[in-house]
Amino acid sequence: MEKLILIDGNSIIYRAFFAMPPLNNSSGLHTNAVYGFTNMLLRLIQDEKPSHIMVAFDAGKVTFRHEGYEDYKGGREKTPSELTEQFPLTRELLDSFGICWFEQPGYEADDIIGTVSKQAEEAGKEVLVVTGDKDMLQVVSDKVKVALTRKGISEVEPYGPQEIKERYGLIPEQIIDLKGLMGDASDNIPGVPGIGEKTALKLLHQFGSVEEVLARTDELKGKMKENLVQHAEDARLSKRLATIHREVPIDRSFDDMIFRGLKEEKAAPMLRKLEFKSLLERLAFGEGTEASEAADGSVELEEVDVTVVDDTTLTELVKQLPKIEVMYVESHGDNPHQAEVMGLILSTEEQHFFVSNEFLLSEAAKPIREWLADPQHPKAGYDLHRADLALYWQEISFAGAEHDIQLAAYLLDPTDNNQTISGLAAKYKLPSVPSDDEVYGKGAKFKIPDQETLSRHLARKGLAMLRLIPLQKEELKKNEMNRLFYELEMPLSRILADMEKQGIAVNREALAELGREFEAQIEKLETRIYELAGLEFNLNSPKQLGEVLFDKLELPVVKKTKTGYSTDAEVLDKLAPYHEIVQFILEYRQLAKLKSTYVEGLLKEIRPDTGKVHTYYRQTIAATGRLSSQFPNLQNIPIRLEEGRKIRQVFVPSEEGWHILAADYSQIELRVLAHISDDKGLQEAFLHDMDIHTKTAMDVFGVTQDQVDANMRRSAKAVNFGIVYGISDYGLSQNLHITRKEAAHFIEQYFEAFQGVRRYMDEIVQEAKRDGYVTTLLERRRYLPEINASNFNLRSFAERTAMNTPIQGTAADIIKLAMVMMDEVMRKHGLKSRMLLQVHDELVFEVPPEELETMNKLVPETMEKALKLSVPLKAEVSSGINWYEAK
DNA sequence: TTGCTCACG
DNA sequence: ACGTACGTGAGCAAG
Repeated sequence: MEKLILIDGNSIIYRAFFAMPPLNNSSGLHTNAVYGFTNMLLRLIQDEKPSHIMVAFDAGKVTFRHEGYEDYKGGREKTPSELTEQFPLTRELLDSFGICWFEQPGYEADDIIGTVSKQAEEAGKEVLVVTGDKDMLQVVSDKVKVALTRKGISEVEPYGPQEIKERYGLIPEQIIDLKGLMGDASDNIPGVPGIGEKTALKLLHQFGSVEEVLARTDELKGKMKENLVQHAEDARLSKRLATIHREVPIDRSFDDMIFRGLKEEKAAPMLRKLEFKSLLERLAFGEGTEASEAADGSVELEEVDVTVVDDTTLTELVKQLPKIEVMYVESHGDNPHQAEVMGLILSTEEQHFFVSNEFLLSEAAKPIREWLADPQHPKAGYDLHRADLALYWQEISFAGAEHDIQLAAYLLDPTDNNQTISGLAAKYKLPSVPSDDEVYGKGAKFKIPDQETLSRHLARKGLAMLRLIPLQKEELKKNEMNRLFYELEMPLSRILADMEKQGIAVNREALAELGREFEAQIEKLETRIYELAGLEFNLNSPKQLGEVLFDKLELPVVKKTKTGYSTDAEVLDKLAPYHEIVQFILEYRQLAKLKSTYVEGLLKEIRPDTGKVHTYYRQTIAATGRLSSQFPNLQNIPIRLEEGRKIRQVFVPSEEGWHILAADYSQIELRVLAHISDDKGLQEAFLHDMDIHTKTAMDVFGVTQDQVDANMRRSAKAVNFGIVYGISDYGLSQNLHITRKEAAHFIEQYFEAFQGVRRYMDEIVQEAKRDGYVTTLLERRRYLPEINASNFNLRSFAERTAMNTPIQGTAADIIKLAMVMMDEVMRKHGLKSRMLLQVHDELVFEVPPEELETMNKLVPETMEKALKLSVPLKAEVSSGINWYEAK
């Protein structure tokens, strides 16, 4: 069937402008909105494959709507000139793409789209309308879908009649009634005072239309009735204003809207003028790329040769083994401890060798396994950490990792969200590598392909890796990251794998018993809650819980989420005085979390063969340089509340009579801040090893140590947290439940007392604006492209990130250094103790009794000398028969 | 798959 | 136009 895409040009460009960071070409032309628009357009073309496209624009300032209502769209901010200049550019771009656009004085883009969609529907075409304006939902029908933009313009959410029904409980035509009642501040449409979306929907569900509501106000009561009677005319007017006019005179035919694909000779010069290099690349209009891509996005791939290793070709490989430059183990499954190895590729400049897992495990492949296990054979490849683990569980050793492409890519840009070989190949403009999803299918569709397809895919990866390595080496050097990469992250990668293979023992019976205790309490709470509510419902459903609390029990609504009432702990705390049910719900939540996540979740992760849990530390996820932990996450085991803290009792030594030893850094982030800000007061406090929150309270409130009460210390502690996070008065006010003004006052007092910190915060933001990135003490780098955004939120977020990342990231650098040093020192002393876990500022070991004394000294000493700062680092150690007791 | 909630540093 | 403290992962409900 023919498919027509109708785009509200004004709406999309407007949104793109605010969603995208500023961008201009070398002649100073602002291009961010055009860029966002073009990106979306190309994505739509690729995904929807339309036969027809038209883009509608608003023309002129005054429309027929102003005739009935002069204030229509009154009170709007003037459009910034940076945006205005991008409208003609967009039209020019559409011309160069051969895409039809249209505007009609006196009408808005809405009306044009309404008219064309109606005509198209009548002509039997399928229509997709793309806009950011919810009003448009009124034109939805079986044939016409409306895609609303979300999160700026990066995503769209398609609405058909069904989706509108689900979201609002209305038919599309009723959208105008909704608007009539609630109005629209952005268009200065008044609506009825006191009626928002919630009430409007309730009324429409009862009466069906604005007219019907107004005719039957006698069935209503109270303030709402008064408002409806008094503002009846406003409601009628608002409904008229919101109604899309579907009979606009339009001098374009469907034939004008036919889309025939991009023509390089027309589109490319325009894209070059705008300097949209990435789009030119994507469309393969430029030259120099070895793979050619057609305008519809399909890619023609280069051929690769690959030698499948079997009994006859093995000798050929064995001869080449010393010359292998890159390797890659393909495995399937998220958890590398349970991943299924699909095959191995070993590449030289001349040749790619594919080794199936079956062959790798066979007797004949012994030389390959020996090569993998030999640390004297240095290896480069992609995600060697995962390879190590996947091979380990099928009893193949791995050693000698020297350059991990994934890890290098992470250091070069930790926030790059496509650190796959395929993504990196595209980023560096190498011959393209199809994505794994394309080759294997994703989700339920995943399938291991035939050997030829698999080996060819892996050979392409091999080729890309060969090319990537020298490029990365050069960039690492340029960024002064050689030490960080070769002396910290690469060695750490092997240490993490060792810790993960070791795992930590879990007392299954004790855990199950805890689960039974939680369950008994949960059952009691459930009974009590259902009694108080007067009905049984799914307590785990925020939606149902919201209905019980706010509709049935009519508790005051404190906060809303996108989809309904918020019922989070903060809200429940506020509701506690109103109804005793609330306290029980809070307790239920706490215990339900413990049972499902920490008892049942953990039980599932215990490996039957080892009786341990083997977490997987991901070294390439966190933007700040921290590790993350999965399957299970052992970095968020409860500690703050006693009930949850008990979970730690089940983490035990794996050998009889051994001890669990835990050591954590004291105030590492504030110590790092004292160092990098060079704030004398803060440094002084740590040199004397003072209680930092008390010291902060003294300076902020201008009192002596004796005068600091618990409340002052608590506030000071919150301020210290805030400082580390990149403080905002709003954030602090939320945390301390004080007004924004009071929070701002606190912050000002803090900065008066710690002027070095103020200077640091100012300078780091300036640095980020100048360089586009911030760094840690070890030159770990994080780019902040939104630091110069005109959008306040985006910019503010980037500014707070600029303040926080060097602090959090340097702390991460330090504990990573400590881990590498600990590993080395334990080897040197020939200790049997084992490092098991890292929890951001804490290291956990299991220690035989005869080494306890040694480790009690060695661990904190090593941690404290990991990096020399202008203030001492302090680590506190403790041990016990399980993790709980090591406190 | 997305959104909510909540566990940790 | 839009909503916030920084950084994560997991379980559950519901689309």
